[in-house]
Amino acid sequence: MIGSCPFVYWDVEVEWEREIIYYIRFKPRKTGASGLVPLPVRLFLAGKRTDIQGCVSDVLLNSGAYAHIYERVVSIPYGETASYGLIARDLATSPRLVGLAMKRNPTPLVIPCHRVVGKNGIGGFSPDIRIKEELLALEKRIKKTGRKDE
DNA sequence: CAGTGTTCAGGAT
DNA sequence: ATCCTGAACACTG
Repeated sequence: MIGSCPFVYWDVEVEWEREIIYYIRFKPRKTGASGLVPLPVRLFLAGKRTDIQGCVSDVLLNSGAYAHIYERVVSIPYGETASYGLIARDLATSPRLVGLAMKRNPTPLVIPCHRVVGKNGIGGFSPDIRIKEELLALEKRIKKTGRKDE
């Protein structure tokens, strides 16, 4: 199945099968059509603290050179962050490879690459750094109050 | 080989 | 304090 729903200035396009999400990408808003994505994604983007990690595809976690990196990133709790360098040290790899793995991440949100930041600075995010800023701000807000506003 | 969503040390302003 | 470099990192196309 494939569908999309809006988030701030973008459309979030999701590709999934049963409970598992295989692909997510952000595109400039065009349609504005909503609702055609799995419920956890809708809730998450609406600012609800939900277990979106349950939708992760296990082939990403079990195969390929980035598997252990993705596995580590999935374990970062809601509202918290870890640096490229910290993750690299944990896994005995290099910070640049962590960055590369994040750039190639097929399922942002599910594998929360927005929670991986630079040691001093936010780091990168494609296609638009503002997406990362919005997501981090959102999680920070919810983490504190448990609600979307205030 | 060049390139990557980094990080660190060293040195100059 | 900030602003350059340059190099090492592990892996990919």
